[in-house]
Amino acid sequence: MNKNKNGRGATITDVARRAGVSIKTVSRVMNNEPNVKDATKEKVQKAALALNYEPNMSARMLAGSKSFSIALIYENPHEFSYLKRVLDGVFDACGRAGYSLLLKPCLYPHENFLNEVQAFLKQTRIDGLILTAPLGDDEELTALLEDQGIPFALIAPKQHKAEAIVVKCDDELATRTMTEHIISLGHRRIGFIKGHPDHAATDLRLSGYKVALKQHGLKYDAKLVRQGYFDFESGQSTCKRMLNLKNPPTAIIASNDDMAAGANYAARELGFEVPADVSITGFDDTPTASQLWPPLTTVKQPITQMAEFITHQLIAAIRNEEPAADTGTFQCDLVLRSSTAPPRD
Amino acid sequence: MNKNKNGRGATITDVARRAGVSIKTVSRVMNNEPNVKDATKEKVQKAALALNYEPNMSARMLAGSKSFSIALIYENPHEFSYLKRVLDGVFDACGRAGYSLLLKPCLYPHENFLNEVQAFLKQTRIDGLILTAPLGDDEELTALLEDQGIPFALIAPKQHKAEAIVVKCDDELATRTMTEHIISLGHRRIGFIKGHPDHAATDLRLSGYKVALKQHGLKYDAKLVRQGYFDFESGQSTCKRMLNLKNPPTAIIASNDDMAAGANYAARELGFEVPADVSITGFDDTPTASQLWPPLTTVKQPITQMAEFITHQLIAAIRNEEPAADTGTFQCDLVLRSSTAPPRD
DNA sequence: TTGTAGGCGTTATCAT
DNA sequence: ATGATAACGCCTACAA
Repeated sequence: MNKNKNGRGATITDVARRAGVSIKTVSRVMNNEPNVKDATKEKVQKAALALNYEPNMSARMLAGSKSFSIALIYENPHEFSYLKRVLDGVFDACGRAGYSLLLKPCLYPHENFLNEVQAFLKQTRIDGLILTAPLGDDEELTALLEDQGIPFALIAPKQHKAEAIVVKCDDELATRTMTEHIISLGHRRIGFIKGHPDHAATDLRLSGYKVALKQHGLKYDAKLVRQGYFDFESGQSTCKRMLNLKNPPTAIIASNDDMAAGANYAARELGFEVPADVSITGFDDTPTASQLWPPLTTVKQPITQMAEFITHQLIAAIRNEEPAADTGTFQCDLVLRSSTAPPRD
Repeated sequence: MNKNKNGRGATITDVARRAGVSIKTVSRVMNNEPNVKDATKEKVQKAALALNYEPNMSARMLAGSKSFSIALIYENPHEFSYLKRVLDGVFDACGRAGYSLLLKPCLYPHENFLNEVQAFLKQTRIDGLILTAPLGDDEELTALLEDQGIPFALIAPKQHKAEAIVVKCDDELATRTMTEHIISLGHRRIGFIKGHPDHAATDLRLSGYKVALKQHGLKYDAKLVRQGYFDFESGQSTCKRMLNLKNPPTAIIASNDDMAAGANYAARELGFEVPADVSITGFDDTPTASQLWPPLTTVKQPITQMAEFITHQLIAAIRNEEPAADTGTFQCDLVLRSSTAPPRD
């Protein structure tokens, strides 16, 4: 093995000695700085490779006050499948860029939220931050970050400054398309379960539903639109109330899969058959959506891709590279399965 | 604000100056070292608080070569609900001890696995590692860690050295209890879907099933025992094959909830009613288990507690504290829901 | 019980 | 284009 004096890995000094240059030159090469002769660069790289040299993060951080790590802050959810797909994308982008990822689950809203984040920032001294919905809309938080000069990126915020790093998908279009699909099957009384009021997606999806109704000459009926919270239980209870109406809907569009699963469960409890008596649709295409009986018609967001994209953007910003001119808006796809069918009559 | 020369947080020097002592004394106080007069200690603490001082991790790490962070390595699964509960426990314990957590998802098995881990260790220089099943049984990996002197902890390994830090639950007892419950309902032909062969739980759960059969005078029938892989699809396919037998089982015990969900789906596809025609049980009590129709009878492991426990043990080991004498074996509970009932005949 | 000196492995500054 | 040297903030060893 290539052990040396300190018993651990090789240091910049070892590489410098081996390459016959000064440590500063090694540093330059490692950081891709300009003004190094190609020949010198090669010598250094060869030496580094031979010694299996890997820069010491702590030293780097101490001297340069960069940490080469970012964090993802999220509201710790009951259902993790959305976040899992976010993580897949973020890890991927981080790995490629040589960044580490720290996770920071939070209770939100919570009186101590801001303090916790502040302590976290101080402890870890990360270079940047990704805020998942609805944290990206917390103005105290974003103000704090701006104040401290910490770059951050937002996943699906309600609103944001023009220069913010943001990714979202076209929730309105996706829900409009879904609603149109349901209408095209022949449904006329279509229920809608809204998402959590704090999330940007909630209004957008509702709007897509409304637009589709309007375009097809169907009138909006407030009794068929209920407030949910993106969880199973709210899907279950709101669906129950709608199906107990004198004139129940023949289809219910839920703003995500968890609520759709709850709606499906409620329908069963009330003796409704899905989709024969009532069609049900979700949003997200979680694993559960395809494993439920009947499997759910839903909308698939390219969540992993979106997460990868925004992570890439954030790291570029941290490095002061100019951001790719790409737009941060992604399109969704309808996934047609067996929870939808024409109405019985 | 309390900014000082470097524009960032206060340093140990600032605190020392303010408290009228040397930096070493501050260091002692911050690290809870002995031999500090109580009065001095108080002075220092007061100064630190006033300055909102937080030790700089990088400097600490560089000088002391501890990182105050641990990592959790896991095989990136399709279904994340088990891991989510692990994370909840690990984060909790880390937070309390002032440790950060890094996550390292892996492809496993994979030719490049060991190299990736090695690179990760070098990059992050974490103080310890938690290995989820089945990574804890990779002898190359554990050898590597021992060689580098990195403490590690194992969640549900097949086997381990006596001094290893380990947590597991009584899989055999839980499955035996579940099987006995099924027998007590009157079932005599009971199918079993095994888990992934690499996981320790797989053999233990099978063994629990066998023991229960034997104790109740039922003979083991190899046609009723199928190999699964802890995922939905394998539950679905194995269940299909069993229900297509001339003499199908009236109950099927799956080694986890994902496979039980697959079995439930397969039963429906073949026109079997659950639980009227066939009872189905799972293991883990994932969110899906209670949201499926019918909701699944299953086994609840105290996963979060277990994770918290082992994290605590690991951190104690890192600090060279003597480990709590607690045993690392936890008990599980049966959760009775509607996917089980007496057989029709 | 407390303090001083030296070093951890980088990056930054300023020469050359 | 390259190098010497001083930070960075803390800990360890040793002294007092």
